[in-house]
Amino acid sequence: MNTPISIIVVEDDPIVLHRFMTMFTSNPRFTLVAACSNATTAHSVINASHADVLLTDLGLPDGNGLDLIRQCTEQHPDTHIMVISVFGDEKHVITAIEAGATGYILKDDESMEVEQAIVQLCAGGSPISPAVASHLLKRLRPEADEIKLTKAELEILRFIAKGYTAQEAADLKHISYHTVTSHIKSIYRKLHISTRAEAVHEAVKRHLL
Amino acid sequence: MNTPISIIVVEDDPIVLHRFMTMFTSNPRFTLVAACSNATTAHSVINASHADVLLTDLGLPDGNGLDLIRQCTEQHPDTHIMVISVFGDEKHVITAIEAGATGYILKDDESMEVEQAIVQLCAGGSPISPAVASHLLKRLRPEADEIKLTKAELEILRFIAKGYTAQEAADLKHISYHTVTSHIKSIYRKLHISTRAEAVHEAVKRHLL
DNA sequence: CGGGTAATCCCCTGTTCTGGGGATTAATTG
DNA sequence: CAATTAATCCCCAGAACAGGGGATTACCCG
Repeated sequence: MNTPISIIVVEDDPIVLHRFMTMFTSNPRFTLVAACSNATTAHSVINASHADVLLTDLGLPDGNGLDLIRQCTEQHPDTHIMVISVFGDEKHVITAIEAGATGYILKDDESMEVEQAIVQLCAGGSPISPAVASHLLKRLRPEADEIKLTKAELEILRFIAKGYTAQEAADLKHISYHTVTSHIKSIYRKLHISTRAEAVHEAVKRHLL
Repeated sequence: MNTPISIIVVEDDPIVLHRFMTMFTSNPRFTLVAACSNATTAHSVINASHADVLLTDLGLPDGNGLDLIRQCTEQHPDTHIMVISVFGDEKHVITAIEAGATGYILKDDESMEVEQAIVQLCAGGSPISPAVASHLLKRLRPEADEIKLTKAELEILRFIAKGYTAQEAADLKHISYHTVTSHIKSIYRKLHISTRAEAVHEAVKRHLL
């Protein structure tokens, strides 16, 4: 509450940039470390200085906002990164998050207040526009591709994933070696595959493990 | 905009429930289909009727809110499910999302407006409290585990995960069969494992794939 | 009650892995 | 520059796997 939150802003649109500058210079809770309007400048600013928050656009004229995020994540792991963009599509969103952003607000999202979002960001939260968050949820709960393995098959699959041989799994489950291989063959049939590694891969993808 | 959003509310706290009832009966944009104060009633309501939105608590006196979500997801796949809970921990959050919730607001989150969130929910968005969203991000971008596989090893690993044999991978990469098996042996050494299935399993766990 | 399916068991044959051993040639890095 | 590591190549033997066949028992659902 006492020490102000220091911020670096990167935004190519002069009008929006000006809005941010006003926002962060007129409010005593914030300190504006730098305001950049292109990627090149931003790269050197991030290189030379440190801030609590990097607030950045994704579409820069002379480079990619993602690279800024990657650079910042690497050089200043403790800086919170907030994306403010017009892009709400899955590709942009996922890439930005994977690059290290922990906040993502759409420019046309009326429901989010930037100042408040930044405070939440510094408190460890992740302010995300609803339209953006839906992409993340999709990733977490990808459609159950409704191929069902039986209980026995799943158990065998778990043994396989742990590296047990068919014989070892058989011993552990006190069933015949032939039963185990038989289950494995069923798994192959159901998942349209033909190796153990592939089985584990598919099972993970389909959230069966 | 014209047709009101129909809602089923499940909430055991009478005061909060009353607040919701007022909220949805006094606003013409919403229609309150039902308001339940326990899981049992809610189960039969969901069974018998349909709504655009299920707004539910997680901590019910006579059952689990998660089961409500699961039931609703199954019986009414087109109903949007919003969780309003005091629980913001990872376990509750992830389970609820995986069960089918597409919105998750913390009860003490001042920054979210329930009415607005529900509208966004119906528009395909996912209103999520920042503190909750941070758990989701963690899932998507968990820390890179320190064991490093080389580029060549990773490539081979990807082939293995897809079910290719060493010979096939060798042909595709135009290198010797021996090189491929050699890389595989390195992978085994680094990950302390001994089968392909295990390699895929570990690689997924460590987010190398 | 009959059909479907899960779970269990068995055989056979050719292919592929696993896990030892070694070697050479770049790069990288202290 | 010396040491290390990556990336490439090679050999071998025994173990495990893939994929084909068939079989029995038991349970659930309509």
